[in-house]
Amino acid sequence: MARLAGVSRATVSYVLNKATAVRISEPTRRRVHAAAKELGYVPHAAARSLRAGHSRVVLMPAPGFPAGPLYHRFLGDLQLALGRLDYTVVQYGSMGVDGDEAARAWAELRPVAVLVPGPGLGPQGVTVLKRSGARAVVTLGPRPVEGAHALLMDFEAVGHRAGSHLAERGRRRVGVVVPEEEGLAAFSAPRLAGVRRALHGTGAAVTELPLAYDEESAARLAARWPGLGLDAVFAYNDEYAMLLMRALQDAGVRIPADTAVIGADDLMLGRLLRPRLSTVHIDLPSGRELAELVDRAVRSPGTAPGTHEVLGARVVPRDSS
Amino acid sequence: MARLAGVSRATVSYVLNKATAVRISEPTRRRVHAAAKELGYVPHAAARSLRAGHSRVVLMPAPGFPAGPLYHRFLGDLQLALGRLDYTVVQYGSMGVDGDEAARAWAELRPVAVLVPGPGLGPQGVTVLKRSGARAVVTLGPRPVEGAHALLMDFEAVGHRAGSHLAERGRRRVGVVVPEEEGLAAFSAPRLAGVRRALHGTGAAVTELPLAYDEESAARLAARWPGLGLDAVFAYNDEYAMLLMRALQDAGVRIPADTAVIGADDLMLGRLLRPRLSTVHIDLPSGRELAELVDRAVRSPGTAPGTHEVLGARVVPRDSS
DNA sequence: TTGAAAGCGCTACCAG
DNA sequence: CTGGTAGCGCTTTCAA
Repeated sequence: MARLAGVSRATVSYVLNKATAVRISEPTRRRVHAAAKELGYVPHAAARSLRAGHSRVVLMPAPGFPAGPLYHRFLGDLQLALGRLDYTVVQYGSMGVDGDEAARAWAELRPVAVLVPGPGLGPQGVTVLKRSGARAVVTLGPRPVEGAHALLMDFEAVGHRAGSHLAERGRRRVGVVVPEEEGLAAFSAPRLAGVRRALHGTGAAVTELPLAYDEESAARLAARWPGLGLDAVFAYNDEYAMLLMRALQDAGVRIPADTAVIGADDLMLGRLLRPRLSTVHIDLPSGRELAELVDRAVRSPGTAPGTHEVLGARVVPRDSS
Repeated sequence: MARLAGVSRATVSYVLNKATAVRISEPTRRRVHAAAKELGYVPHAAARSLRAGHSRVVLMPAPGFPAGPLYHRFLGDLQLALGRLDYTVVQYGSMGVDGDEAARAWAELRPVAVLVPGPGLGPQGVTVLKRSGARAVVTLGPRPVEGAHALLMDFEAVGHRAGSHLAERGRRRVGVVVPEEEGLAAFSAPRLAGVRRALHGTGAAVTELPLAYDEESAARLAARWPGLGLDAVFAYNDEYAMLLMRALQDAGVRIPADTAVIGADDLMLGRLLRPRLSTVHIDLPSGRELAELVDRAVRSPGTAPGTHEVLGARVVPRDSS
């Protein structure tokens, strides 16, 4: 490349990186740019970061659980915000392998920061990543992990809000939907626990309701409904809530008269049902905030990792409860 | 690393890559493995692919348009399948930049293959990628691109199926929802065209209906409904269909008596509405198939890029039409 | 069976 | 102002 522009490789590097320390003559500059354009020259990221000793890659393993629209919007924001700070966000598909084992694969890319959604990463994995040069490891999940910054998504609070709401409405026999789908346990368990805590000491009873995300499973559950004797149900999220609510209505259960239903996530679609679905609205941290946290952590890696409570949860009462 | 195991770097390389060409004594082997574990040694992917001259990275730019659950399932499959073939799938967040410009950024990573969802990549971009060493460039979109393998997602056919279905049902004044959201035009335009083609010569009229994905916009459209005089509507996809159908029902329009509604994508949620939503089911290619296509293309890069028709579309009539 | 050394593409220092 | 050059971590050929 340099040869064809008639200059040395160093000069090329200077020109393309707009190095300020050295001044390159305008004609040379032009020749370099022209040659680059003509050859379709593109710098080699691997070589660059090898030389530099660090990269600007922020690695985000793709979540191993079925993620909803909420998560995808958040992800988009985050990518945009990190992009503005000149990081390159890379989503790495490492499905099927568990965290600490996967961490090794992630470390091969020598990312400057790693954002791990969900549980699954242990202290071991954090160590591997840090040793490989990651200047920030951030977990987004229900529990903090030794050595990593934690964005604590307190799903227990989501359940707690839902439980309190139902109790306030005078409901005493509360069902809690627990998805049967793989990988959702880490999210459903705290929600269930939250409901239990909210109802503890009120004399209300909590019943666990396993449910797969298909009509048949919902119909089966609805058929058992009279025997269950429940006057309320917290349905994990809006999608399960919509599924269950429909099945209940088809089985002749009146909502909210016989049974109150509340979901979570505040999806637009829940507003379209009749009755309109009550829900727990969840405020994820904004992509911008997370991006800034990452940036701070990268710039001053000495700082002790902090734990931030980042989930706002509030009930949006509508007509189904 | 090598020093601490008491052997040379070459030996380390042999052991960790299980090189078959040379035989390493068992004790040495063990020493290397032990040292690697103790130091938490992880090979440096950049250095490796720099030396090798190529990588096993399959790059997939994150789509610049709001992607639905359909796409995310497909993506998961694909990652799994490519992972099995020992490729590393990397999703690159390059939102906001247009294809040919972004291609340059993608090329910096020297991926062995690039899968580009949606339109936006032109022949220029393909050239850049190929010159940078990509052995396969595959587009997943409405039109083929010069020089790239194309998986042709024929959304025109989706519209055509919907249009034919409505015509068969005797509908003559058909509305077609066109989302106002950014980036969806490339998908909605062919669907609209498909409806037009299906209805051409039947004497039926087609009306374009811009709609944003929120309740207010839907309510405004529903309020104009009587004046529009439509007896059917194809609502771009199930989500817009659900939104519009609810607004129409609230405005007193009977479905399907006054107006038939059909969506697309066959989301489970559509089945939960009353009346149950008719839809056009779309068969995406399986992740496994795409993975194999990529693998073939990588292994024999001489082959002329092919164009494959990969979208099965069929009407699933339910109660809303 | 192991070690020494070259070189992948790039940047940063230092000499011209 | 520009060019030569060392060296990032790794693999691979050649020699010992």
